[in-house]
Amino acid sequence: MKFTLKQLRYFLAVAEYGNVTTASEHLFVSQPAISNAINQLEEYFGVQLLIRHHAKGVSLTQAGSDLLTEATQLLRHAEDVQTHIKEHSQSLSGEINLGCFVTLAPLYIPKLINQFNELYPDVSFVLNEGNIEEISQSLLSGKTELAFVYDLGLGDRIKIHELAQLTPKVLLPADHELAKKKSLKFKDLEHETMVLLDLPHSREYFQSLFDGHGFKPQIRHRTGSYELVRSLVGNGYGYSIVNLSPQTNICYDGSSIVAIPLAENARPLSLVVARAANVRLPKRSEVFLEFCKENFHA
Amino acid sequence: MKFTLKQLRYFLAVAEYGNVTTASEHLFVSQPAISNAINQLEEYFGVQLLIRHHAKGVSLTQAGSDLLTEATQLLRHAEDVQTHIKEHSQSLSGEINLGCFVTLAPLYIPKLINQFNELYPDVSFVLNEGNIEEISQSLLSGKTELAFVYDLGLGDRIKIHELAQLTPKVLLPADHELAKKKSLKFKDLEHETMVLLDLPHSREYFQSLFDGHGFKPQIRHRTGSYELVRSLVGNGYGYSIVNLSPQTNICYDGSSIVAIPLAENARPLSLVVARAANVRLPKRSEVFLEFCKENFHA
DNA sequence: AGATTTGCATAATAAAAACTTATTTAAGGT
DNA sequence: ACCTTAAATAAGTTTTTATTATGCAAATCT
Repeated sequence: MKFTLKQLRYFLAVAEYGNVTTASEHLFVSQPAISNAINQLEEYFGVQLLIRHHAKGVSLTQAGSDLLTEATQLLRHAEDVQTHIKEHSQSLSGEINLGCFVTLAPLYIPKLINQFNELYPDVSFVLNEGNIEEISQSLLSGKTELAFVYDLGLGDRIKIHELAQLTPKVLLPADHELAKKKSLKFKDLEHETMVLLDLPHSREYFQSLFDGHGFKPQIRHRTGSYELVRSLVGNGYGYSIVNLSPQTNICYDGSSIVAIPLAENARPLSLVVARAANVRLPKRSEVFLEFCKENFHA
Repeated sequence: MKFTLKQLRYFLAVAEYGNVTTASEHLFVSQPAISNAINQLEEYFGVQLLIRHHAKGVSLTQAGSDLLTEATQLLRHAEDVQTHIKEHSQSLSGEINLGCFVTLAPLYIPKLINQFNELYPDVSFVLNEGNIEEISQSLLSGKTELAFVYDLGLGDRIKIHELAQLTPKVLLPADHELAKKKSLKFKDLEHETMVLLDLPHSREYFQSLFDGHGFKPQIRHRTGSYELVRSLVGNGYGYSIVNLSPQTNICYDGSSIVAIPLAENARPLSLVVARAANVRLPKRSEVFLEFCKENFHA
């Protein structure tokens, strides 16, 4: 048997009032409840804690006043744990572990968390980039609480909040003959080669676009790197289809590209904030989620 | 409602094994017992602590790993309290609060506690001198655990262990004409004046000596100070009756006195170690009490 | 000194909490 | 799809804790 915090609370009250009955009244319990608790402490520690003066309350033995000191500290520690945990989850401070789909990260995250930090400067972010599979895992395992990701194959254990719908665009070298057109049809691309952004789920999404219009692309290169896709296109390896358009048309290697909307009514991709369905969010994450819903602009 | 240490212990085990069932087996309780405890913690803190992966155990949320840290510390603190209290009362170290009748203190205490400290160097003493009334109160209130005192009017709530019987002696100036005798009768003192050691209970004791032999002393001075009695006698103010005889015949003021046994069969005083009947002694005090019984020589 | 009051202990009982077994439900693996 | 793993839930039991009523020792009052 071990002692309990409640027993110590009872003992402290008795020590404070020097009187079991008075202590019991202050604690709103019966007098024998206190007597019992203290007997248990005495038995447990193998020490006499109180001297009972029949008509004049009780006083502490040496061991009793030792325990008084120790118990006071322990109970304060317990209080600290309580407030620490409660505050830490209820307060608008601490870290938010944020997942982010690789291609989305640089485009939206910096601005968004900067704006958020203007309102809540004590919240900091830990960013975890990854593909949809990895992000999904991180959410389910609790490694991240929220994630920016496309709504592609996330499964029903992940809840989503849509921020924007991103329509697919054709990426072409700036000097390509089709680059001047306002919009493009799949038919226009029939004889061109393609560079495919080859990531889990993205893959299948692009395929579904082509299938929906009976189009068969001539895929020349595949890569999982969004920036490499842009550079390949910029260097004339063909066109590509993407849903994101950075603010610049210059690729890392200096080549230029353009993004032209598809004339066809192609299924857009949903950009969402995702969270695990079975995880209750701490306050800061809840607030951040609301902030994203209200303040996100694609 | 507040959290309990047991709940934290359960939580710690779950965090350690990442698995409620495994934790329950290590703790020798059923799986629902653990589940329950953790639900209670979650409800109490208003935070989700675990993410349940139905067929793959559990993992900690951010708040969960916060609590892991805090709970570990708190439980260690609780362990410390336990060992501290237990050791402190069971071990042969710490302080003994020792009461001592004023006149006895300088004569016996220093030697005794020195000898005791040779065996148990980690025990220290806090000495409380006082008259019998005060010593009795200190024992009953728990201020002192043991006391050196005469067995005079201690009452039945104090238990005693006799160390020695001290027979009364006549104190005379060294140059007094009676000072050369081997022993004295009350009749020899008939025409002398007396200095009375006037302390609670001592008073009544001396009176009973005189009454027992139909003797009426001519009391010239009364004082509660033993040393003053000796000096008064040394300066020729009369004789006195005492039970203690220091190793020196020189008084504080340089005058000389002698102590001569009473020829009459006078009731001796019991020098005892006293303790409150209703107080269980800590180990160190018990050992010291035994030590006194065995090693005290008057 | 006897009577009254104060205040802790004890006993019997009631209430609440904790735990157990059995069953259900949700994932994961094959 | 089916089997396995593991947590949640439900129902019932045990254990713990608390309550009321009473006893008893010491202090205080008359």
